[in-house]
Amino acid sequence: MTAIIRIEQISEYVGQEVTIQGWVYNRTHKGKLVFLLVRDGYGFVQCVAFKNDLPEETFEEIVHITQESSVEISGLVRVDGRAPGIPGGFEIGITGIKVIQIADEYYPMSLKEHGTDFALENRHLWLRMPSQWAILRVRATVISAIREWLDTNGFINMDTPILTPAAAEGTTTLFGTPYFDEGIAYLAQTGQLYNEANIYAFKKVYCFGPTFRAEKSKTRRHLTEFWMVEPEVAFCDLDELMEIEEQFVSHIVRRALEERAPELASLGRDTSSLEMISPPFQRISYDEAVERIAEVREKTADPEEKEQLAFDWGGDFGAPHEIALTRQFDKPVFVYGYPTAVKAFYMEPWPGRPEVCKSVDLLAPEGYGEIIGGSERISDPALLLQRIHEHGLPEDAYKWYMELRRFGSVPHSGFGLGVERTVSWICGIHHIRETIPFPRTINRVYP
RNA sequence: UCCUCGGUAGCUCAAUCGGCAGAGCGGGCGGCUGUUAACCGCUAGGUUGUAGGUUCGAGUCCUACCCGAGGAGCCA
Repeated sequence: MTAIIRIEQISEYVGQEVTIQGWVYNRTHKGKLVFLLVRDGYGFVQCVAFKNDLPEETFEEIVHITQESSVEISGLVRVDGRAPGIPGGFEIGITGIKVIQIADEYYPMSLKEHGTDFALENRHLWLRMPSQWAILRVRATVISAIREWLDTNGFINMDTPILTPAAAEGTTTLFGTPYFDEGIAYLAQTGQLYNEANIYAFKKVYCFGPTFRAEKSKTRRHLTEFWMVEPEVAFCDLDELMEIEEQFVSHIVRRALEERAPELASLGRDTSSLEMISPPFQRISYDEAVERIAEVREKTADPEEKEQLAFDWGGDFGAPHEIALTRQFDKPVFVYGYPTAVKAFYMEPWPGRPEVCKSVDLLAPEGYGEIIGGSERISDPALLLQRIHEHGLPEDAYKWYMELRRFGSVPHSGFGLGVERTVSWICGIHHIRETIPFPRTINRVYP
C-alpha cells in the first residue's frame, strides 16, 4: 500500500500514487464513470473510477457503495479544476479500493437541506457535513490562537472551579446540583473572582472552560453551556485592558485567516472584512453610543425599526441597538463607561462620575455584537464592601474575595471572551449553536 | 415568563371552498465516460404532533395539550 495522506495536504502529492482513509460523502455514477466525494477528517476530495481501467468486480463494488461507507482508496493524485472538494481542484484516479464497511443505505442526513430540529436531533451525523466540519475546524483554531497569544504574552493558565458555592455576580440564574452535606453547589458562570485571587500569585492569568447559564434565553446568540476565556491582569487599568483586547482579538482573526482559508471559503465567508482587523479599534463611550443610536433612530423611516431602537440612557443595549451601532464601524468597536446600575457589583466607578463605571464591551462588526465584556475591578476594600451590601450579597461568602483587597491590593482588570460568538462572527454564520460540537440549549440536551 | 410562526412519507414541502393523501430528494432496480446537492425511466414508502369536538365527510373548522423555531427580557 502507498503512503496514507491527509486530504488537506493533497497539493503536495500531485502526480503521486497515494492512499486515503475516509468515508464516502457522495457518489455520482454515470454508467462507465463513477465519482466518489470522499472525506478523511482533514478535507474532501473527489475520487474517480473508469470502468475500463479497473477489474470488473472492483468497479461494481464502487458503483454500489453507499453514502458514509468507510473506505481506503488508493490512486493517482492529479490537478483538475472541475473537481469539487475542500480544498478543491484535486482528484484521485482510483486504482484500488478496500471497503471497511458498507454503510446502512438509510443514512438520514441526505445532501438536501434539512430543518433545524432534524439537524440538531442528528447532530452526531450533522458534524460530518462540510459546513459543520468547516465551522468546528475554525473553532479549534480560534481556541488554539487564544491560548497561543496568552501563553506568549505573559499570561499563565489557571483553571478555576466549575462547582462553585454561590452566584459570582448575584444576578444570573444558575444550574444547581446537590453537594453532599454542603447544600447546593452551582455550575460556574465565570471564573473571574478566582482569577482575581490568582493574579496576586501570577500577575497575568487566564481561565478557559465551559460556563453555564440557566437563563431561559431563546435567541441565536445564547447557549446554556458555552466556552469562555477570561484573562485577568494585575497593575492594569481600563485603557491598558483595551490594548490587550485589540491585540488579542486581532491575533485570533489573523490565525483563522492563515490556517482556515479553505474552510472559510467553503462557508462562503467574505474574508475581506476580516483581513482589515488590526489594532487599534475605535473606542466610544456609552454616552456617545446612546447618541449614535438616537441619530440612527431619528433618520430611519421604518416605524418598526424606530420602535426597536427606542432607548433611554441608563439601560443595557439590546440586539437591535448593537446592530445599529456596529454597522457604523468596519472593525470591532469598544463601548466603555456603562451605567453602574446595569453592571456587576465589582466594577470600578468612573473618577468623578459614580453613575458610570470603568467597564468595556467589545462589539463585533456586521451585526454580530458583543463578544467581550470586561472591566477594571474595584481595588478599594471599603468601596467593595459597600457594593456587596448595596447588591444584597452575603458578606460571608465573599470573605476571601474581600481579603484580596487587604493584602497588596492593586488596580486590576480583566475580560471574558465568548468563544462561540467569536467563531460565529469569523465564520459569518447565523446561529451560535453550529459553533460548538454538541450545543446545549434551553430545549435540548440530546444528543 | 411573554409575543409571533410552525408540526403532512426517512428529509424538504404542496394539498384551492371541508370532498380520492401528492411532488421533489433520499432508498431499491435499470440507463448514461466529467458529475458538482448530476440527469432519465420504473418502483417501494402515510396513525397528517396528541386527545376530544362539529360534520354525510376533517390534513383543512373548533377546544385543550405536547413539541419545535424566531424574537423579547437576561447575558458572553
